[in-house]
Amino acid sequence: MEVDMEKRYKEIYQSIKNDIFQRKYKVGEKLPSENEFCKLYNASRGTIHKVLNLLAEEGLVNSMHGKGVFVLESSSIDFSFGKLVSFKEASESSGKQFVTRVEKFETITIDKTLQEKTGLPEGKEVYKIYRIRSLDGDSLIFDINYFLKDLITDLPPEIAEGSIYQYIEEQLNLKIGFAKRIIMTEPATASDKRYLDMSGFNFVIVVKNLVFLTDGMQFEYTESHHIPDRFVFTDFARRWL
Amino acid sequence: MEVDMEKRYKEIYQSIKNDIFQRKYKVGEKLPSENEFCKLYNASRGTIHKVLNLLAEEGLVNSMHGKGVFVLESSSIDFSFGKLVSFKEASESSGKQFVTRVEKFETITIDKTLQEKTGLPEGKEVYKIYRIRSLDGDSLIFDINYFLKDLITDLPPEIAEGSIYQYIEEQLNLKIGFAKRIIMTEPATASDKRYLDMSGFNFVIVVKNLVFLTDGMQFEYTESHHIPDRFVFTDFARRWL
DNA sequence: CGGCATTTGTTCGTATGTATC
DNA sequence: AGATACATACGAACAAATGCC
Repeated sequence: MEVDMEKRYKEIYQSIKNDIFQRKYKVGEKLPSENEFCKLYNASRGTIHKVLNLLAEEGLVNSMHGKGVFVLESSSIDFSFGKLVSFKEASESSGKQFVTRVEKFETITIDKTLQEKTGLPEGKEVYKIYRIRSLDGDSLIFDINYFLKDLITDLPPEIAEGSIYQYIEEQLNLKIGFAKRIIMTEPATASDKRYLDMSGFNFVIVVKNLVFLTDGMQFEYTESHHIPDRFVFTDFARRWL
Repeated sequence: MEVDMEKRYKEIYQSIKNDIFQRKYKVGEKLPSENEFCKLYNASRGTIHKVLNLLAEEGLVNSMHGKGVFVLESSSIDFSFGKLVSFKEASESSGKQFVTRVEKFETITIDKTLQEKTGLPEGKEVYKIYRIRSLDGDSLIFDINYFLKDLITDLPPEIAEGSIYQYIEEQLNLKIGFAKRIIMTEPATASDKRYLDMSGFNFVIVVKNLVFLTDGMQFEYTESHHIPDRFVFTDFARRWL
């Protein structure tokens, strides 16, 4: 019923985040104190504290005991890819235009070998999709997706050209919980050489993603093959013992 | 005064984390409810909730609204390198023996070019250190460190063979706040070819680390050059809008 | 189907501790 | 010493999802 019944702390989080991006709070500046935010948003200090912690984990601000909370630099520019975002979201937020071409869209069954490789349950049917991502005419990324048909039912092939995640969340109303990611290098396969502009390279950067719903069920395994030249991964980490 | 006055939530966090690694709470099992943990640790629900959230962010557990909190698999095996841990910590937790060889230890001044490359302030003096990390006799990683002399005072060269971070935290009593990390590939330099067993590869995986103290001052820039073959980076991400 | 207990998620108010100025 | 600001902790209440009867 209440569709836009948003949690208070999420509203405040978005609001402050927005103000940082809009340079209302400038880099290096001190944010209003927690107590001032309480009045501003008519919320308790606990809620404000929680919000500021979220912003700190994300690398947007740095809070200093006894002094205040300060805006960190470069928060807007380097799109934080260290989070779990889909390719489309990442490219949009960085303002660049990616083009997606679907090269394969078929249904296969997970056998023993694929089970070990993907983590998906043996015997289950999956969509296997090949997609090539291009930027300014250069084919940069070759994606191999496996989606469990049990969970991602009736995936229309034309969706694959857009955001499959948007379809999963908005149409199927499934909630993505967490993902494990592994980054490594592998020798370029015949497919890599066919689909990507390898220009001399004989290996690719492979990003393997195992994605799970909130109930802990894995619904996806994806390998993104990147041309070494153009691969960049950025991350923000906060130490904590 | 009170040296070992530990925060309650950190104690509980370590305790539960330990119990998970010790398999007291097994993979797939439901943890005691928050209210049960309250009695177990004589703490409030807020504190317990906070601890469980930390464990969830780390990828050790998955909490499900209305059902409980469940232990995720592979929590112990894959040493989570997605966090900000030093090389020594990571290798120790994975049970393998790394050997560090110091190839260079000198003091230089940050010029304009280095300032742009490292983010460290122009005109300041830094320790520049070359270190080669070997595992089972294979030279796998070539580290180039820059430490601000203003902050990391009197770094003894022999420390470089061990953990510089331990020295920074325990001897200098400085607190590390956060780090920005960038992973990319670059052509192998002459130094790379000299120090690493490149066996045919003509490029390296470069992990660039910019590390800051809690007060937001950057004190380090480090480039880790990895042999493509042996590079693996693992990560855990939780979706959150 | 409804009702009820259990469990996690969110929020508030309050108090105390600790760091900074 | 006092004021300000963030960090931790407790207790209470209600919301929301789940599961059982």
